[in-house]
Amino acid sequence: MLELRFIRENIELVKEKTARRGQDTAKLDDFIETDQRRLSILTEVEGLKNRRNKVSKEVSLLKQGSGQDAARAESLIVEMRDTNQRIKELDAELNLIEQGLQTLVMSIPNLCDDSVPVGQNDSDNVEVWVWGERPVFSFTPKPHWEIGEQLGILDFDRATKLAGTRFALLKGFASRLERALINFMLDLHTQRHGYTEVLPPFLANTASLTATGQLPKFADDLFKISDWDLYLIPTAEVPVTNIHREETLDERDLPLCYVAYTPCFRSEAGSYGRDTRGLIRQHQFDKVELVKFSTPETSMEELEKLLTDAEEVLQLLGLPYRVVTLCSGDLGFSSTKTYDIEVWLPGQDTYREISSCSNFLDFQARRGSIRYRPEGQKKSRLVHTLNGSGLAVGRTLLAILENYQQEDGSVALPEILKPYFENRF
RNA sequence: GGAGGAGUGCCGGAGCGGUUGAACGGGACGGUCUCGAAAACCGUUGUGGGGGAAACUCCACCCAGGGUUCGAAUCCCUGCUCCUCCGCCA
Repeated sequence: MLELRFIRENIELVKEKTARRGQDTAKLDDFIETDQRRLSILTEVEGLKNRRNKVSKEVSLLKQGSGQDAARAESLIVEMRDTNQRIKELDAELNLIEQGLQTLVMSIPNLCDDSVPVGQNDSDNVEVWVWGERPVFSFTPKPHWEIGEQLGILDFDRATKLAGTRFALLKGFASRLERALINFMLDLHTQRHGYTEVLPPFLANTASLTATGQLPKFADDLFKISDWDLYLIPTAEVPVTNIHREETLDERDLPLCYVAYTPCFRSEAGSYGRDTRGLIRQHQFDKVELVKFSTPETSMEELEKLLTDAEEVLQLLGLPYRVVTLCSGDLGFSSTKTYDIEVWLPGQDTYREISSCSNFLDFQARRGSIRYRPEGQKKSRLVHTLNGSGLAVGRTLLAILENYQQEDGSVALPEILKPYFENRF
């Protein structure tokens, strides 16, 4: 969410940046008018309330007197009945306008950073760098679903029986590998990158999802629990960022860095027919997520570090990847700048997203009222929030299947994971 | 699920319906004192919104949302959260 006053004073900039994302700016056109209307009513109603407060005090004093005073009090009380009627009307109108304004403001995306390339969609994303050597095979590499089904470790048919399409049943080595990857990632980020591990609830309420930006606009992407104010989390970003909602942090504690493993649940509405095979796009997947709270001055630096921390997972696993900067049209709603890490998948002869690292500036912090008190100052400021996958576990697993596949149909294990199999693999 | 109790500022804890944004205590911060520190003393200590160049000023907020009233932290409804007891349960 952007600050109301900021929008008022920078309406052209907001329009231009929203347009850069390829979003319709028509709704912004009547912002100024609505906002002015709001301010004029506000001024009037506050004046009346001021009068009411003063009269109340006067009545209070008059009531202690008698005779003439009592008569004077009576006439003031009568006057206030009318004033109150007017206040009620104005308040009601103000409420209506503010609701509309609120809905509008909540649906304005964050301003994209000036370093973000302008573009329409993912084909305009800009490659930043490429890491690793693509494996060379003496045979035609297979996609992971073929490898997994042949080894009997990925069972999509039975998963469909259990829950429907876009679910997977992992068995034996695959489930063991999934668990090993989670532990490996958590160990790396806690022991070498200094993150604090948390295990949050896997369901979140409306307030939490609103703070991080999934609601109100993207309700269709979520699984809602019927009869409860609860949704399955689409990412650990939601519960972890909300840890400090409505709190004022101490500058000494910043940046706060958390890492969390959670399953993630997404309805994938509107993606019918895309990535229907394999583990790429599931309703449920595991992810290890990195979340940071930083000062405004350091957030861009922290984004670079976050990216490096995520990249190291792939480097240690020996999986080739590239980093791209998302263009304005592909940028998420709440983000000002996002790097995607895309892992190489030889079975599909393509790069696929495996991590997304974003800086949200104070966009989420304002929605969730997450502040910090600068050292030695009394006024608090909004923090900056960031997050990134470190990494999407299911996609890491399938990347290992494809990159480490052998001619005999088996799959080798990355060296770094051997301790997680008691070196008995 | 049933029966009770409670929700006030950073914390503890007051608060007859009327100068209460909120006593008192503690903490924190600034200052005086000191070679330093402690103690003591003085002061400061919320958020959002409006106006103003600024000083400053106005409005709202005592869990949330409604209501009664000229006036509500104080009264009435509804919801939420927490605590205690019973039941059930990993």
